[in-house]
Amino acid sequence: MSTHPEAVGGTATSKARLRLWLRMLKSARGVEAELRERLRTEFGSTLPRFDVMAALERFEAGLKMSALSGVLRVSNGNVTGIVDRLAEDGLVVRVQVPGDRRATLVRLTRKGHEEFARQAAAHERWIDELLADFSVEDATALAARFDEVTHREDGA
Amino acid sequence: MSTHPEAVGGTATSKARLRLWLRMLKSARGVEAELRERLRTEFGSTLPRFDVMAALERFEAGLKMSALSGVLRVSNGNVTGIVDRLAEDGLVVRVQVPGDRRATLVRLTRKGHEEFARQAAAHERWIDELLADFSVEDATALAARFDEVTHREDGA
DNA sequence: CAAAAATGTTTTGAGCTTGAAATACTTTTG
DNA sequence: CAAAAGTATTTCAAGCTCAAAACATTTTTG
Repeated sequence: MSTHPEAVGGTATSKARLRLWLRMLKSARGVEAELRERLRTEFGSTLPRFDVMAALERFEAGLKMSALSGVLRVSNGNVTGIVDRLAEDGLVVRVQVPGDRRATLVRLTRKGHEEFARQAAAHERWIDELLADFSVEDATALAARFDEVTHREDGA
Repeated sequence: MSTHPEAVGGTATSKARLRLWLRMLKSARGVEAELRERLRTEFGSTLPRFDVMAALERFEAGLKMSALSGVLRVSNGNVTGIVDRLAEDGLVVRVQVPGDRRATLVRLTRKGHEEFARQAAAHERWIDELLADFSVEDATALAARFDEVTHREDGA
């Protein structure tokens, strides 16, 4: 028991960081909720589906399920269901990997490419609108800042 | 069809904002995943439960279900299940609102207060650690920045 | 005051998420 | 080469999430 204000509830520094975190979380959740809503109403899709398609767009040659879950940083079992549903809609295909009967490669179909292109363009416009408060300079500087944090957290 | 690089895939500005968003999302998700993991292993709890308890701690007099879902910005039905489980564990109670048989007030029990105090202290230490890259000045400035964004999104 | 509108909550159905267990196949090793 | 270890994926159970529908109760209004 000291007479310092930091004695209960952490230091002044930890308080400032906590405030930052709460604001950051609120912002991120707000933007995310808006994206989710627009994907739902305008494309009948979801953020996880969009994320999977974005990853597959980047890796034209296709990705193994495990690689996909690695890139997206979500659990293995999670990806199974999302890919199942994308496959039902004809947006992705599972291809057997020759020489390893355990693995399958997931790839965007032509329909998947086309659909993703439409969604990605809209997605970029939405972000431009939602983050309109940030100038190019601010955005660039801030992005660099976050990179540090990310690299700190995990061994990325 | 112009010869400008912006013709396909948005403007330079929208690209910078998109990059910012992707970094921001990655950081927030990284911190969130770490918090979730620690709440799970060290307290056998979850982030949504922590959020509900934090809201109830702030409103000592208790909150109606609808107020709770308003404060937390999650759907009504969502809160029902979380409160159900917190009640099973004896951390919150539902109290009938006199004069309105539709509504119930949710309040932390003494056990709930004590448990939340322990978790909140740990939570603050974790954030201090995870956001150690940000000085107090940076954190404060950045928090203010995010406030703008948040106020822009919704009419908060 | 009875019908209609509004308010407060829970239920429902579909999808996302995790960690852990189960399955299936491949590679290593004794 | 068979057992053991390792790798790739799916299944499972529990919980979170939403929007929409269902219920219950209160308030408003014709």
